[in-house]
Amino acid sequence: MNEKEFLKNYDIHDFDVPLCTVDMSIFSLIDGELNVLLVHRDEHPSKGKWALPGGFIDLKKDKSTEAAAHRKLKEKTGLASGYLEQVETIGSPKRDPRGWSLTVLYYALVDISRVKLDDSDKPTQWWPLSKIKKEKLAFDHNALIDITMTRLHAKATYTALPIELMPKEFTLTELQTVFEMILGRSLQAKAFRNRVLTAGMVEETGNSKIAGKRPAKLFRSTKADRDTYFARPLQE
Amino acid sequence: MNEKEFLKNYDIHDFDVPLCTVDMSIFSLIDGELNVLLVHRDEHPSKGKWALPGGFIDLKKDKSTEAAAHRKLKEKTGLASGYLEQVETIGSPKRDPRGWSLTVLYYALVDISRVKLDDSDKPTQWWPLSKIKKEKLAFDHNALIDITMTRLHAKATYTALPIELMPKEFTLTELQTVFEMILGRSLQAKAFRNRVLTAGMVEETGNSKIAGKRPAKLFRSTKADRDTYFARPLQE
DNA sequence: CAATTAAATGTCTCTATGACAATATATATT
DNA sequence: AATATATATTGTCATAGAGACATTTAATTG
Repeated sequence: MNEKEFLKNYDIHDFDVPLCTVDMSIFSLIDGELNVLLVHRDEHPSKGKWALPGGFIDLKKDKSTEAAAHRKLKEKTGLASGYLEQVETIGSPKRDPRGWSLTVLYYALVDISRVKLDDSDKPTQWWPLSKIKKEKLAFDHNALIDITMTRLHAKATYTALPIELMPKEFTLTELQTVFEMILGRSLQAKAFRNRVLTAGMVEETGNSKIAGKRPAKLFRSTKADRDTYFARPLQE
Repeated sequence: MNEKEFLKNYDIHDFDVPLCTVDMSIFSLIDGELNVLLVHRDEHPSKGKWALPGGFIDLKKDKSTEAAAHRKLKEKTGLASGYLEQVETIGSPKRDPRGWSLTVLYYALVDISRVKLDDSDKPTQWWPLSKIKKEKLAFDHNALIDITMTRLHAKATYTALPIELMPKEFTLTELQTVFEMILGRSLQAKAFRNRVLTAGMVEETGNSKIAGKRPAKLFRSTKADRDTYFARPLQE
């Protein structure tokens, strides 16, 4: 039997295969807090619970796993671009009542001012992390968010990735606050500014922002941040 | 319809699902060179080509994706433990002629002296990386190995992970050589030794090895290496 | 016993981070 | 208008780990 004949006889439906999905933690910054986009499930299983956006790979549309993730990001937020990264694939027989299931977990960081929520399909809502912690989400999605947070935390110690959450113009104090939020501890202003500036990850826009007292200079991302690493990670 | 009824009617065979596999790059150190374990394919597709060990998830046996990887490692090398890490999940409609397929890629680092190859199933062989580069492997497995090498390279700049490749006792010069091989460049002996020693990743065994000239002290892993990070990554 | 060679260490420079003090620039208050 | 106040921003110093390179140590070989 040659390969052509083999393929003709091959039918995946003859085998026991796992359920296979793509799920995504989409992070944004709203009122100084990290938010994650959740979708309300109006069908079984986990009906009535909130879940991460995601679902099955579309074998016709999706050209890759990442493309599937980009499609879902686009569907929910309207964003065709944006930072997207694969975190991990989690699979087990218990995480979905339908049977052995596996999900490829991604996360995205978006600038909330560019998002246009599409609520037409299913109710979609931004949830602050603090509120999520008290909520029992669908499937193992609480755990998935925890895994993503661990990754984001790690990344914030050696890259400037959190810049992706910022609007076009932002002050360094604002950026520092976001890092502090993700890291769960306070940072030294001088060290933080040196770090970000000498690495060339941000540049002044020339504008400034008067938030009350002394005006703060506004910066923009240089877009070097996605793949530029700090010379050294944060200590501790 | 309640969830119980829903699940009763649910049949995954009703849907178009991707092929789902686990593949693994198993690295070892043989005659001072990095080797990867390959399996000869005696069935379609990619019949006659060499491939990474891997295959379908066993929905009955495997309790998780990682358990599936551990099972395959055990089957091929006899090793029940050992360093194992998920790299990435790669999926696309083109990588397998049978259709949309997705593989969860793992890699393992093993001490060759502990391995007992099981050749009974399919012909299994260690291939030096240099030889693999000239060979057209099954599916996209050349690319999978490249992806793994990139990860291993990165890890070697900020962790002592390559220690997992070493035998029980080894000299620091030998260890340095392994790092140099993975990184593709030479390192400063003094800096390398300071790094590894101050981080507490290795400890003297008290023995020494006479390889010709001045005897070299032998060290063992303190097993802190798996999750201990160097204070700073290597420069450049 | 000198030459040789690999192992191991000494010493110096450099640089990014951390700690903390000091200064700058706006508004609010008197 | 001068002062208080709060946030933004910078100055200065200590520390530690990495890189560079020279030097010493301990074995074998002739």
